[in-house]
Amino acid sequence: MEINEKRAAAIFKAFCDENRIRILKQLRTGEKCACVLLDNLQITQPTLSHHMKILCDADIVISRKEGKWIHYSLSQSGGEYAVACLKALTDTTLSNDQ
Amino acid sequence: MEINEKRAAAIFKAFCDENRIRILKQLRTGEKCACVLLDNLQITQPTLSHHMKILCDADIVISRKEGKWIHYSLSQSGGEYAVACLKALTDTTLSNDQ
DNA sequence: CATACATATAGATAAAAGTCAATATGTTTT
DNA sequence: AAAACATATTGACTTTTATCTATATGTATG
Repeated sequence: MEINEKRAAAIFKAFCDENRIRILKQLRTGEKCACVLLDNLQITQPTLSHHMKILCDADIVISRKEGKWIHYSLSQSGGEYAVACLKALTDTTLSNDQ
Repeated sequence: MEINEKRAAAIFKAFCDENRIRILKQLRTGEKCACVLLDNLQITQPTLSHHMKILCDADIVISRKEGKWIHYSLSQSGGEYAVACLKALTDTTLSNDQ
């Protein structure tokens, strides 16, 4: 697998904050409204908005607007791509192409 | 899978720097001496030392001392654990336990 | 044993990231 | 139309991170 350092770093950055991991854990059980996510975190609304932007920009999370609410869910393809990148970087069994 | 936010964030932090990804790419083809890694990067020796500490502390990389050289290699178990964490956080097919 | 070499540590600096309060934007409801 | 509500944006502040130079530590060699 071809790994672009910049792109890969941006993807993994999405996972390297404690609060974003808490957000992802909430989304594992299905789509959630921003207000629900916020209720279960110790951060302000603008901070949540900032984190959701990072997760969406990295294609880890998908947003769906419905009236004044925004519903977030895990992106299956984004998650699979992140896992594929991580596997490519850590696989010791086969010597990959650089 | 149980996910500890702090631990998971520390693991993914190991992957979210461009130069650390370049280091991992070098290690995919097998164990490398620090001096070899350094030759293929645009950073100083202390900076490489700093990155290797982060990778080793996160259990992604293993170090082996031999005389004045230190040889680094990918940790199979560390890589597998990181992949398992990432899968647990991104899997949309089954609704995991929180 | 003195010198050269490989790596680590300390300390300083600059850039990046997380956070908040204040405010803007857009949507629904009264 | 005005008020209430959900989310985004702005700007400031603080913490963390990446980087460097200088120096220390430990090992091999002449």
